[in-house]
Amino acid sequence: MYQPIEKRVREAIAAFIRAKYDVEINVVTERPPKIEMGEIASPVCFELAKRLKRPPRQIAQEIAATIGKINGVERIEIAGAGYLNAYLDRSAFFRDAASSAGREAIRASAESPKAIVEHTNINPNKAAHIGHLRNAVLGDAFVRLLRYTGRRVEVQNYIDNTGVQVADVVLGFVHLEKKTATEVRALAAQPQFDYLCWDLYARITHFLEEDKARLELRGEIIKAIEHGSGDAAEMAEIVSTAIVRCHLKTMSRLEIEYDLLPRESEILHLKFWDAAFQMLKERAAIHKAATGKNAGCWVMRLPPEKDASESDEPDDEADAKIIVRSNGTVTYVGKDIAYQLWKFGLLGKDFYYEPFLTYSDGRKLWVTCSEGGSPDAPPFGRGQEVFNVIDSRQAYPQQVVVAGLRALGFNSEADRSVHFSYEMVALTPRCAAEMGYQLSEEEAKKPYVEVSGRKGQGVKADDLLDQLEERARAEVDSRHPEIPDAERGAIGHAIAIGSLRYFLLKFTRGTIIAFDFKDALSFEGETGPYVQYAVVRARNIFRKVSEQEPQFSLGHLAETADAKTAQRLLTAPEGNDLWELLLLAGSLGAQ
RNA sequence: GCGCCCGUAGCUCAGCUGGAUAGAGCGUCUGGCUACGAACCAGAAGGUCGGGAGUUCGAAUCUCUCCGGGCGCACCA
Repeated sequence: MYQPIEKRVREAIAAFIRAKYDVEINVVTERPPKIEMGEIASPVCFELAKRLKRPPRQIAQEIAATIGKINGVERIEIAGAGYLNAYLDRSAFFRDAASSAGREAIRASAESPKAIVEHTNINPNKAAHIGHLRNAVLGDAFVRLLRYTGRRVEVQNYIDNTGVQVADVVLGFVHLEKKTATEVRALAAQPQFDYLCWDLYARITHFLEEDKARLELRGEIIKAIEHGSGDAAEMAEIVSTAIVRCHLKTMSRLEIEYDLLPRESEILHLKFWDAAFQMLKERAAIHKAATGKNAGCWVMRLPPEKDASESDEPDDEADAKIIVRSNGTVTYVGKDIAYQLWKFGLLGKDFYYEPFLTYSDGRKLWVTCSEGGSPDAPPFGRGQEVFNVIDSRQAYPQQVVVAGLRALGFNSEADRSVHFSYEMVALTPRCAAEMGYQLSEEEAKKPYVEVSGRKGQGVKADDLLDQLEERARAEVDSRHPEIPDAERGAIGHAIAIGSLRYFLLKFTRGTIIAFDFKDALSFEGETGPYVQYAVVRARNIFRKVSEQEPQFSLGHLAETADAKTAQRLLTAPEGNDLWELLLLAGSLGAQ
C-alpha cells in the first residue's frame, strides 16, 4: 500500500523537476522522524540547491506550491532547511488497506521464472546442531518470502553422502564398535541414531588425532565406499540415509520442507564432473600446470581483483585454485561447479529421481538416483536464479564456482548465482561451560567458541527444541489448564518453534550469534512468542466483535464506513496512534 | 602477507542506496492485573556510534589510516 504511493511521489517530483528546472535527478524518499511531519519525505532540494546554486528552502517552496495533486497524497509541505514532506490521504489509505488486507501474497504461476534455493546441507553423519538450524531457518524464511512475492521456488537440500565425514562414522562402527553392517542397520532403526553417531563421530575424531598413522584406516574405508561394495560401503549407505531421515524429521518439527535431495553419490556415478571437466577444458577455463607447486594439477585462475600489476608469475600460481589433483581426482570445488551448472540446466546431463517421502501436507520430497527413477518426477533444476545458503567461511570456494561459470562464458548465470552468506553460530564460553565442555585456557578467554561437530561440541537441534517445548508447555499448562491435553501440546509446539525461528532471524546475517540459553529460551521482550501473543490478542478482539456483529469483516467495514468517520478517527492528533499502526500494516509488502 | 566480516547504551543487537533530536530488547529504577489475555502496558535513567583524518550543505552510514576481535586463503569437504 505504502510502496506504490512512495513510488508515485518520487516519480512526480522527478518529473516536475525535469520539466521546471531541466535537471535529471534521482529523488530519494524516506520516512520522516515523526508522524507529525508526514509520511513521505524527500531531501532532494538539498542536492538540487547545489546544481541550481539557489537556497534549498526556496526551491522546496516552489515545488510544494506548484507540483499539484499526487494521487493518495493530501498535501505537500516544506520543513526544516528544505525538506519536502508529503501527507497522505488517511481515509483513502484506510479504505485501500482494509480491502486488500490479507490478500497481499501473490500466487506463483507455473510459467514464472524459477528460483533454486539450496539450504540445510548437513553432513549426514551426526545430529543437527544449532549452527545447522541457522542455515535452515534462514533458508526457509527466504523461501517463504520469495513465494510470498509470487516467485516459483525449488528447495534443494544437498546430501554429501560420500565424504570423509560419513567415512569417519563408518570407521567408528568398524574399529571402535566392532559392528557389522547388519548390526548397524539394527541400530539405525532405533530412535536417536543421530545422537549415537554424534558421540561416535567425536570419539573417532579423537581416535584419529591421537595417532596420525590411523589415518590409513580412514583411507581404506574411503576406498571401500568408493568401490561401492562390502560392509563399509553398505554401512555408509545405511548411516547416511538414516541420518538424513533424522535431519528431515528435525526440520519437520520446525515446518521446514524440501523439494529435492540431490546426492553427491549420483554426481559421481552419473559422471557430472566428466561433463563439466570437458566443458572447462574446451573453453580453456582451466589449464594443467606444468611446473611449480601445482605441477600436474588442473587449476583455475580467479579473475584478478587488482588493476594494473598483471604478469607476476609467482602471484599467478598463488591465485590459482586446484580443481583436479595431480592424481586425477576432482576436488569438491570441481564437483560444485558441475552441480551449479546442472542447477542452471547448462550441464547437458540430468539425475534420475525417485520419491523419498511424502509430507503430511501431501507434498512429495524427491531424491536423486543413478538409474531408473520415477516417470512422475517433476522437472528439477533449470533455475533462472540460484541462491546457495552457505556460511561465510565458504565465501572463497563460492567465488571460485561463480568464476568457473564466468570462465565458461555463462556471465548472466554467474550474475544470477547468489551466495546467500551468513555468519556462524558460536557458543559463549559460559554456555560451553554449562554444557560441560572442556575449554582450553585460550578458548575460555575468547568472546565465543566455535560449534564443532567434529569435537561433539554444540547444542543439538532436537535438544533445544525439546527444552523450548517443555518450557512453552509449562506456561500453557499454568495459564490454560482447562484446554484439552493435545491442544495444549500443539500450542506449546507452535510457541517453541516461533521462539526458535524468531531468535535465529532477529540477528542480521553478518552477525555471529553467540548462543546463550538465557536469550534463546526467553519468551519475553523481542521474541517470537511476543509476536504470536500480539496476533492472538488482536484476533480475539476481532472474534469478540464478530460475536456481537456476525456479519463484521474488515473488507465490509472499508466499503461501508463513510469517509467522514474514517477521517475523524484517523485525524491528528488523537488518531495518530491508530494511523501509525495502519500505516505500518499497510507497509507489509514494502517491508 | 592477502581477502572478507565485525566494533553503536551495563549486556545482546537494529539502524535501508549519507539526511531532521542515534533506536529496540534484556538488566536497573517508578507505576499499573475485578477493564480488551500482565508471555503485557505506561514512564525514567543510560551512548565522545573503537581512535584519528578526509569527502559533503549534511557522516553511525562513503574514503583513507590506526587499534581491537573473528573467519578464510589445502593436491580436506
